[in-house]
Amino acid sequence: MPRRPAAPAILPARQALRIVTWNINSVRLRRPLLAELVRHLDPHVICLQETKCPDEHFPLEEIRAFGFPHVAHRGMKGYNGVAVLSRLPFAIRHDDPNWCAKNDCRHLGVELDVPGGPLELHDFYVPAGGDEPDPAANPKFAHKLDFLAEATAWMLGRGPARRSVMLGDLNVAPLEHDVWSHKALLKVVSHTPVEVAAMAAWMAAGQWHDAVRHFVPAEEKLYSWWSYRAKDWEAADRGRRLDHVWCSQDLAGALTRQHILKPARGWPQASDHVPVLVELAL
DNA sequence: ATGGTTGAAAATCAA
Repeated sequence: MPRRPAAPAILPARQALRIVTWNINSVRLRRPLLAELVRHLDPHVICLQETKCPDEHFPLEEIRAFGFPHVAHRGMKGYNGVAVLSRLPFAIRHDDPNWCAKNDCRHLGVELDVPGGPLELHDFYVPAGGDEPDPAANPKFAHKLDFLAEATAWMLGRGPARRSVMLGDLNVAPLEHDVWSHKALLKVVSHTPVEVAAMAAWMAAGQWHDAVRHFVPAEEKLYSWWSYRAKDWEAADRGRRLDHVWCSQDLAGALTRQHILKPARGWPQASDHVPVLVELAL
């Protein structure tokens, strides 16, 4: 096995910071793929969603052994769950909102210790919203819209984001070419106009910048998720871009790279989402 | 075309 020396605890001056978001769909089942992710992308920080792991069962020591001594996790039995794995020290933010008063482990905020001062980092797992895009008929869709509205109001109240990164499985594909067929998905949860508008309002509330589309023209197809239900996900290529990385305007000039690790969808026992990397020269 | 697959859990439920 190839070996690489562990990254230093402090990010060296002028080394770009690599941050990954990944809906891992069970952190316990996919621990080996986490090591594979590290081998391919060598990130300093990994933000996970859908860990599906109560805190008392989180595989902490194994993950530390992958080279991530600093770990925060917020999990529950069966569903949801987020985690931040880091080579660099961070402080957990404890006063972020309890979204929709549900205590359902969909958000973890940290202050990352990087050169030039702390970087605020928010890891989100937005409700998927069920199948029927009607909040009156489908409580899950109502929850999704409520969640998006609360997050928007919170960010409006805080003012424009500064020195911040906002990422995660946001479960909305906002642009026409964030889905395989804009027309076919207009009434499919994740791409309905009401969700797209809600996401646009959220982005505008913090004056966030799309750090991935920064590098990829809006006219180009770009996905981070492919359904398990396709016979051949790669041949059909009916994907959606549900996973996002946003940065505050003051960091837009620091963006140096994005990478969506599409081959991860073909790994054995893959998640239906693939890791998304953004690199910032802070 | 309303299917199809996966994970955690043990009823199915959520995605």
